[in-house]
Amino acid sequence: MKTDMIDKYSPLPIYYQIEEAIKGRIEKGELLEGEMIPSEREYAEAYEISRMTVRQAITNLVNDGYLTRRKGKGTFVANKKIEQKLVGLTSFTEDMKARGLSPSIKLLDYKLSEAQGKTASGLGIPSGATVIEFQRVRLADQIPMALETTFLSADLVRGLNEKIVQGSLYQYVEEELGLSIDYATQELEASVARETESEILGIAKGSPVLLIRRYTYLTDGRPLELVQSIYRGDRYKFTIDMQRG
Amino acid sequence: MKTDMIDKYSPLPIYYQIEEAIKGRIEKGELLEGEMIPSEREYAEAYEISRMTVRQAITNLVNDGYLTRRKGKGTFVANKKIEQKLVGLTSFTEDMKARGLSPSIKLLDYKLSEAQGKTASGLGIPSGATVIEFQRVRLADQIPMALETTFLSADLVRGLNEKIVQGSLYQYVEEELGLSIDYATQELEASVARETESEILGIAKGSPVLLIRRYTYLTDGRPLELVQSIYRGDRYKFTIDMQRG
DNA sequence: TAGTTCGACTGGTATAGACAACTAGTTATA
DNA sequence: TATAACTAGTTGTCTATACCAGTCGAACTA
Repeated sequence: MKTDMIDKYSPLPIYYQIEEAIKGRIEKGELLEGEMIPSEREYAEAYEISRMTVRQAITNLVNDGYLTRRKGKGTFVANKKIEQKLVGLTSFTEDMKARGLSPSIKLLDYKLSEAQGKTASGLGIPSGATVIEFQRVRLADQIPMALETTFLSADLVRGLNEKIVQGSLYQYVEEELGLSIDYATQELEASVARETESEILGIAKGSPVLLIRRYTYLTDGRPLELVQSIYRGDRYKFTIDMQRG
Repeated sequence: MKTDMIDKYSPLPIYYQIEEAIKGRIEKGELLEGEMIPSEREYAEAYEISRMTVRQAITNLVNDGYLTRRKGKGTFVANKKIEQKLVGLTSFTEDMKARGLSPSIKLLDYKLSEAQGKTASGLGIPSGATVIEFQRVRLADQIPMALETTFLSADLVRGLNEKIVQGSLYQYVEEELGLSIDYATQELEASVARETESEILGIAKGSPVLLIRRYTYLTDGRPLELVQSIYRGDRYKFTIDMQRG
């Protein structure tokens, strides 16, 4: 009797039994990272159940981050996490280098827009004021790791343009504008990838992601920027070191 | 023409159109927190589509944290987040009080077990060594907020028992055992609620959660405890304040 | 009155099948 | 040879239906 046999008359749902069977094979190392698992139709036939039931099991495992689906190709075992330290104002670039990965960044979008709601209040400007907004993807070894959207008050960083953003923003702010960066606050929450994010990051819609909002402030207390980052939950964890206060 | 009308011949999937329609009604405030939304059968009839298609839309919104389902009762608009500060070694209790909520804690389980893998290496003890393991639920105003599992090396905290755990563990460690707590490291990652966790926390299986592992160390460098917490993603976000290094 | 049963509602599980959309390799064609 | 068409595989979307399992209140019963 095979241990991963399913029992149609068990009180446990069939889709759940299949979930556990697949999860077990992954944890036992029978299915390796990146490997393609049997197709939905194959499972349906093998266990003599409906393909929709198999889909339910696989959908759950995709949502749990165990598997990823690729239309027309198949379903694959997902990657494990790598770790990112979050101590002080560390940068993605430094973190990736310390890990032996080659970091890069790609500007997706740069535009002027009107501040609204959270963005306006976060930057301490009236709703409707002009903000500079740009979106970047951070990559490590060419693999997309995070999607970053930055908002800056256009009034505060006059003269900023697309080229500068692709260079060193903080250097420009401190040396050219004579502003002094003081501290930052980060908000961290667990979320799930939405449509656009999942496409850009190459993960499944609904995958767990870390949503981080960073507010950076100047020494005079004025907010400088608001950065919202979406980090892939399948690739990252953050660590925080704390001394007892 | 109603704006939330769905179009069967649109290139966008029907389930997606329904998702957006429901999400829109929530964001516009037409559906309030905790309110019950129309039943799956009602949607199916209203839009003249299959109930399974409606289910697919609602399942996605449940996974995205917009809705929660209760068998036999209905589907409800989920709650928004509240915020938790994570500065230094803050405690859940203090955080909740500062927020005007009444914190409490419930011991679910207390037992001796054998350290394995991550637990053993995290506590710096050999695999198979005895550890004290206990599980607690943290509540705010009687609502379960987090599930905490703690591991302590049995060798290090001799004399510890269930009663002490329900009192002040750190006080016992420092005053009775003469050990001095130094610092802690936290790992934070986005995940999804598994079966047991979702039941205890009263959230849907697959909901986003924050998984936090805290390693506490003594001044002599020995690891004292390993605490794994699962925080509800629908109720929490964490904030980290950082001074520039 | 107190307790039980029943019915009508809710979401949960499962079926069998259909067609669309996408991928990749093979085969036929200009 | 290069291109186009075909084919067999994959996941994606959707249908129409069936029955199970909780919930809750109304109607019935002791």
